[in-house]
Amino acid sequence: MQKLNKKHQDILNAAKELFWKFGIKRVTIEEICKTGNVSKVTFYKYYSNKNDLAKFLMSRIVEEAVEQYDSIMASDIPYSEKTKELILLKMEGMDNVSKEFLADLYSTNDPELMGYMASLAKQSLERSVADYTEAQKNGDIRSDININFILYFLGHMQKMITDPNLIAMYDKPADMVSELINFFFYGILSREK
Amino acid sequence: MQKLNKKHQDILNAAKELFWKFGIKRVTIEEICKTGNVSKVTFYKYYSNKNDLAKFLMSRIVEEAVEQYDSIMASDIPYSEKTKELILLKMEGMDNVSKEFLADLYSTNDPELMGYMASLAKQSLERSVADYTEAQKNGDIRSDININFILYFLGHMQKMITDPNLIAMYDKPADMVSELINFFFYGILSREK
DNA sequence: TAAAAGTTTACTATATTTGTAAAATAAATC
DNA sequence: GATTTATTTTACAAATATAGTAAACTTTTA
Repeated sequence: MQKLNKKHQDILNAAKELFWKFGIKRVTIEEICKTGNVSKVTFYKYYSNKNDLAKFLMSRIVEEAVEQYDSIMASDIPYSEKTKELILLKMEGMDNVSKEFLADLYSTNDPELMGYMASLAKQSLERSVADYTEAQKNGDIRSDININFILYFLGHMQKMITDPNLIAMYDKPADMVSELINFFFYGILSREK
Repeated sequence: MQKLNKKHQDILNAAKELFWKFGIKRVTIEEICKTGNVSKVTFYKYYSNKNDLAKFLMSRIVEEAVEQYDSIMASDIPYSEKTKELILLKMEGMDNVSKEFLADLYSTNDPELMGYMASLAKQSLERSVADYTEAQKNGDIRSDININFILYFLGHMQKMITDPNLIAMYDKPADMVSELINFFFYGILSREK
């Protein structure tokens, strides 16, 4: 994926952070600029308005996620490792596009974009369900748990992992990640009881 | 706690829903009115502006949570049941005041309110930490889990439990709640392996 | 150091939001 | 069923916020 100009990337990062939380319409261009430490004039060098930016951001997210997914699947690591990597991918990728963001994006009524999004979402969901159903069949995952719940929960882990409040509880971010993964696999109960 | 006029309560519910998600400044009075099916004129019958409403909402939330907490603690049920009840309380109560809401509320710089909030938050946190540390000492909870992580995670369960997307995955909401609680205690792994 | 990229300030034009008034409906009460 | 009382609708003026552009200034980079 093409690397962007630094300031351009700053805008994109700021927009993502804000759009994810609040959707598009509740965020102003000036707010994006302030958050990204970019002047308004620079903003207008790259985009002619907010929706422009939103659409470009969306296409980037999707591109990125697909690239990563393919790279994990193509790699030659054992299945269990692949699962772990995919979990981490889900934590960072496009499963986490916020509801508000999508709602606002859809309300722009760009039919091309909407079709594109719908097909991608469907594809990715089906693939994940298949993966976890397989793991359940193999006895790796409790048989009494709803696969859709797992997918849903993974969506939430992203929010946690990027939350400064949670990060602050640990010496190293890695400790936090391993706590989350352990929790995901084992819950909170002691095993020897 | 005093029961409010129906329309008044509608305003409050709508405001809570929106403030929780977006904070105060990103929500308009008209939006609150639409969400609550209340006319703007009625709104101004009860509040003179948005901050007024926000402050009143906050005081209500706190009052409510304290009442419930006290009632659970005073009840004569076994400890394990109490824990479960407290978990459910946490899912609904003031631990879930959104970050955005608090940030906006604090930015109104009402010193009286701020002091009140700070002391309550501290009190409630200390109490919870004590409860879970106790459970850990008794061997009910894995000794290698960070208590603060548990508190943090409980905060997130509320968002899930009120999310229509998650609710839609189950026949009855109760199924969803029990799935969440099971997950909280056991994680996703099969126990017999 | 000259060109390119970015910022600051300032401003106009829109768009949004607030808050109120008056007339029209609906609900509750007597 | 007439009459308060509560609520909504419509409409609007005033205030506030946001968008977008221009020009002068500063920083970065080649």
